[in-house]
Amino acid sequence: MVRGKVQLKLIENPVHRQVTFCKRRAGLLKKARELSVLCDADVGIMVFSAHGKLYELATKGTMEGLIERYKMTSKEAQNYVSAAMDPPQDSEQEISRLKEEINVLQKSLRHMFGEGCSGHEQMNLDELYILERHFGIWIDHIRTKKMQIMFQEIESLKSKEGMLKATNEFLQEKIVEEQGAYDAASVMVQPKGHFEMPPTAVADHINAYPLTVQDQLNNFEGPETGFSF
Amino acid sequence: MVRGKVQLKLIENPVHRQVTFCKRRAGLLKKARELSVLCDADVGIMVFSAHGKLYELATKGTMEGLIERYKMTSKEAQNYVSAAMDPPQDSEQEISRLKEEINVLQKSLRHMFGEGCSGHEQMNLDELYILERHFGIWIDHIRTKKMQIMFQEIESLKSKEGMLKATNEFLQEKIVEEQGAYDAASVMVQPKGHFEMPPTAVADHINAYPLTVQDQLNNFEGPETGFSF
DNA sequence: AACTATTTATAAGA
DNA sequence: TTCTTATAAATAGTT
Repeated sequence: MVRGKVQLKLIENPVHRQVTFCKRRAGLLKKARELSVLCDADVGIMVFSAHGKLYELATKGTMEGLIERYKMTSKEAQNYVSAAMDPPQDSEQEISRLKEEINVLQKSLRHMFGEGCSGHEQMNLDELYILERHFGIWIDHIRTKKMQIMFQEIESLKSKEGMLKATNEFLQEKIVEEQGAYDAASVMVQPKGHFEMPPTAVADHINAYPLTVQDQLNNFEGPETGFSF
Repeated sequence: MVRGKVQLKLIENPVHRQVTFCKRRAGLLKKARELSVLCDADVGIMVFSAHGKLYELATKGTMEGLIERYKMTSKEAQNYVSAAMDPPQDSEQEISRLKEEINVLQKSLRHMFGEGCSGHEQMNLDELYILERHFGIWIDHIRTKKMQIMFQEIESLKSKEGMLKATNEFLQEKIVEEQGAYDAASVMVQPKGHFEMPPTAVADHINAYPLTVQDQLNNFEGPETGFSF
């Protein structure tokens, strides 16, 4: 019997987990069928068990049909590959090249799903070149993302610096006023600017050269960061 | 309040139907997320409302990734790309389709890698560094594998060369003998070495500097890969 | 959107 | 696995 609210985390006991998987999977598919009938909706469900076994449901037509419809409906996914390959050379050659590329990617995807990090025993030299090039592309993506994050960080710091400067000026003026009052009552006036912050090289650099992400990609690499990009 | 068992048929009242659609759709997706967490399963759901609007859920990676996995799992690792597309239709269309396929595969692979570090969309800087290092390791693996293949090729060529040289020497001696017999029967002796192979620069290089895989890793990578690391 | 009477799903035990 | 059953969760109709 149910003894309390179900904890939303992985069920540790493998037997319990397997039983629950069967029951809840059946429940999920039942709910999907009900939704489909009651509300005239079309539902496709794919469930991959932890060990990779596939369970599926398509309330209308086939799963392939729903997948096609999905791709039609959610037409995002623009070709960044095509951007890198502008010159449309020989079509036949291009097609066979792309097919080879797909083969390699499918193969490596299969390997990774199956075996993790050491599944390239059967690949030949050409395939390895293609794979290496793709990894390079991914690394570029990662680096771009890192630069975006750092750029945001820099913007944030600049903003904070501005606020701190403003606060500082305000305090400085206040102190000067007080000193003025004191000095008027006694002898001397302190020189203005005594409490002004020394300009930071970094801040000035940022203000002088507002950088794009790409600029930073090119310029910010250096030993002072401890990282290379 | 629920007044009796729900009839498993289309809800006639459009307002009721719409409300029920929203509620049950939310319930379905919740159940799917729970199944995913509790039982370590990966679930993808597509729901098309009666008017064609799409609602989706992918508990791991992207829907595209799950679709790819679905295709691989259900189609027994067959290459549906080359098999299903024998009639070469419109080239432009074909190329664009293949590029889209590559995009999807790349996306899947990227997500797979991401899961190694953290399964979420927004990765932080530390995770990105780890991911980048991961890719670097992979590229090293790939290069090592390439080097191994090339090294084997070289070894094979060296072996063949040795055999050819031996054969050559044998033939040469035989000819010299025959010539000697002929010359003895007639007038002159041909100078020795006439049939000796000219030494190949490549072979001598190989013999003079037997390369380790690591040596080759350092020496054989070049601009032909299009990437620097 | 919030409420609540019921139905439905399901966790644990048998 | 399947059945049972106590209990949690979902939800249909209402406000």
